[in-house]
Amino acid sequence: MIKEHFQEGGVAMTNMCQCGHCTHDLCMHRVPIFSTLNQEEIEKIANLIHHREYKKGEILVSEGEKSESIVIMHEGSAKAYKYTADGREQILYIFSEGDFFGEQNLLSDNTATYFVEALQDVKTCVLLKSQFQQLLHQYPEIAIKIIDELGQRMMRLENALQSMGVRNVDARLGSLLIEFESKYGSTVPEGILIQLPLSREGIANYLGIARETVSRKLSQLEQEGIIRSLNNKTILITDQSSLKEIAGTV
Amino acid sequence: MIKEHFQEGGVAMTNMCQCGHCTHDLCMHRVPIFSTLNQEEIEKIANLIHHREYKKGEILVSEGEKSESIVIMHEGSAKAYKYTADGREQILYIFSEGDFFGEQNLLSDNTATYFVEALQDVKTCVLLKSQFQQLLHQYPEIAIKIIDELGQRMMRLENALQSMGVRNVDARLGSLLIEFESKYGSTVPEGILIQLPLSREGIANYLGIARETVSRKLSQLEQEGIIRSLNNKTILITDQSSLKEIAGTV
DNA sequence: CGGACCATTGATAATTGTCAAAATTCGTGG
DNA sequence: CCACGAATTTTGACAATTATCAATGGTCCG
Repeated sequence: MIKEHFQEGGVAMTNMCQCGHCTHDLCMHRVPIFSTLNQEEIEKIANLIHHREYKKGEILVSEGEKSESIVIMHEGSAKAYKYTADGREQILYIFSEGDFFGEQNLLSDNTATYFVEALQDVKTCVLLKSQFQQLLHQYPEIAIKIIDELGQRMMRLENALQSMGVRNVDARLGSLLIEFESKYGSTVPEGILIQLPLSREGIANYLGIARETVSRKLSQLEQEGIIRSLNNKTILITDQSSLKEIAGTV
Repeated sequence: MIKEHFQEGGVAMTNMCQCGHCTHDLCMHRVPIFSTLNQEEIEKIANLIHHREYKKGEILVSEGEKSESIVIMHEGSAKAYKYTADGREQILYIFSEGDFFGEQNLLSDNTATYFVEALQDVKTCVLLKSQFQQLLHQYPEIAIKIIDELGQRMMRLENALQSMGVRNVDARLGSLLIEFESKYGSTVPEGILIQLPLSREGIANYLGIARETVSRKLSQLEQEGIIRSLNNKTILITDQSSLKEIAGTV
């Protein structure tokens, strides 16, 4: 079930968000694209935003759906995916706190080009495209920030494409683990602990390989003493340098 | 050899470009991102632009190089690529007339993330990032255009990633041919004639497969009567619906 | 504790990569 | 315009890798 929390503008409300889900630190302050704004500007925008919550497994956006708003991830993570011609799910992105999506076709009010599904319970901040466009006219710095952010996301996509081009599957899996290290890893005495955002099948759908192959390759890495699988969603990297070598990151 | 054509601003020059390479139609008018500007604004910007020419095979940008300008393709086409961990060339984009690149890290003056090499003789229009940033502040519509343009490019990348995820190589090659149809194809009585921008090896490096496999698959398509290979760089699509079926585009 | 879901392992088939050789195409210069 | 050499492409044979199918084993949650 999806709850909505609109900001009831007006009345005796201060510009503080009263919805109980976002105090001033949340949302706006966590999103890089708003970082150049001052407090007053932030408060002005905060009034345009409303909030949504989703449970794990729920769909935030469906491909083909009319896309009228920009969605900013506030809590939890979600996967963006399309179906390939042969019916498999191809994961394109994993969105975490601070990421946003829906900015495609900012001008033409087109339809969504992929599905977005909650990997855990998720909270989002939503802003209508039309209002967002006005914002960009008002604050060109936001536009520049967005161009920058999009540039970075493109770099990630380009890297993903580069990895997909590697014929060696071991290297691709290695790269993924290294990517996850920085995003979902924490350093512990024994190595780096990764809380995987995806199941084995999810990893397979990210890399474009069969889930059995993921299992086999992870087992192999474990036998070689490079990782340790603590449970289905937790992996310990014990030999980072070997992993990097396998990934070809040198 | 690389020739440079700077616009010598000042003196008794009108705002018309005098370099002999761009009359007013060229460059500015062909680039979608400037389409919202009026003539006067366009002329103002035209003065900031300078031009470059490259011969087929020359490198426009090297990975790691400092990237201080936005490059707009004016004539010819170029491939953008990175090297994969296993040493292969992975093509990311094919830039044609009107496309631009170098917009990554508009804020942070970072280094280029891929190589760009001329596939034919190429002419470009170049604009310093710093000047470009000022432009964005002056004309927020340009920024919005760019966000839109980047959104579209991301869609292409996402589609490419989606294709790479297809395990079926036939479908991937089919998708590529269909993509080329719209960009490099012309309709003739016998079907659709495609002037390939890439060699077999180039196609292989785009799809992340071996060049021998490209040959084999194309031969197969020819035997099935779906395409006809007129020469190394020209293909005639004789049965488009079958091709779409193979590609899974239905 | 039980059941549903997820992950692993094994055996086999299909696909593609690799290496090597032959054929074709392309561009240049006579 | 033709001929030559270089570059590219095609084809063949074989090896390596991964997908697929099927069965077993584990894990998580109520």
